[in-house]
Amino acid sequence: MTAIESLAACGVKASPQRVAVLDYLMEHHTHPNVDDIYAALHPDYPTLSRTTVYNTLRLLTESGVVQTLSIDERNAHYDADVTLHAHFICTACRTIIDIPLREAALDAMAELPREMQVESTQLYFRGLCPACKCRAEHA
Amino acid sequence: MTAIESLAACGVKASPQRVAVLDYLMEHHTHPNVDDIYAALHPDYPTLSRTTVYNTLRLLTESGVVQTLSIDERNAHYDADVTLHAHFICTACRTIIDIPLREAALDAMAELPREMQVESTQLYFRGLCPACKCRAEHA
DNA sequence: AACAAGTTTGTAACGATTACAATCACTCGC
DNA sequence: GCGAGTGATTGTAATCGTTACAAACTTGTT
Ligand SMILES: [Mn+2]
Ligand SMILES: [Mn+2]
Ligand SMILES: [Zn+2]
Ligand SMILES: [Zn+2]
Repeated sequence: MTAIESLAACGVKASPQRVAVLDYLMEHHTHPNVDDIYAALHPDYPTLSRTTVYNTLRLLTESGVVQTLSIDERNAHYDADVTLHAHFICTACRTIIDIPLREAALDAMAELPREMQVESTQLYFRGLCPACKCRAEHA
Repeated sequence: MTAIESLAACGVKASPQRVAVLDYLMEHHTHPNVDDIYAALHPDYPTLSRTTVYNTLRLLTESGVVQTLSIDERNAHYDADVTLHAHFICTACRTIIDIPLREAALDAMAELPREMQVESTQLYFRGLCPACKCRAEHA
């Protein structure tokens, strides 16, 4: 599924900027923040504005093509993978890592009252990544 | 367990302000934000500063007496219940509700690489609470 | 009383995000 | 092709939660 197809599939009008942002997210699984995306695209789109990156990411999130992660209290991070998976953030180097989930377990785990309508689920882990853990142990 | 005891138990020196903040959190399970806490305590502690509320909550979080929730992208919310449970936020009225978890299921659910050291886990749900869901259906 | 260490306070700075108004790009009827 | 209309983009200014900082205050000690 290409970026243009994804946009069409959920009724978002394509524009060079929107395609560029979504393309970037689909090709980089690094959970970038707005500045990462802006810095990466700016060389190729010299007139691109940070505001457009913000607006586009909001639009894509509302359309369900992208998810916004609130795992990092400093700023939002974005992910074009909207299938169920968890995230781990390293409190030392701030890297965000995907954690696969055993799908069935989620229902077994949470006792959600039937009358509430869940629209999204996010599972976050915080701690030290292997590299930073190792570095900490040698200090 | 009283607020003063909790502070002592994890080596945080007590002060009237710290006790007041922790007391408030232990008595109100509403997941308040900084302004909620400040507004609630200010009548009784007229010299209390917002900065002190911020500082205290950071200290309490670092000491493990309190957890900081990043479920609401607008601002941090705080919870004196640090036992494992999930949170649901209503995207309409912003209420945060506790969701009990079946403890054992967490390990079964996430495939965490053994080399990473998890320090905290947060499971967030977003959607419409019963009241707002009902209101939405009648509109 | 003088001092040291730690805490609180008020204000200023910071930084991420949003609001807004002007400009731009594209489509459609002429 | 041409101009109006619609929506997208841009740059700047404003907002707002949070943090930095330095001065004033507390508390305990000599
Ligand atoms: Mn991911
Ligand atoms: Mn809670
Ligand atoms: Zn790391
Ligand atoms: Zn609600």
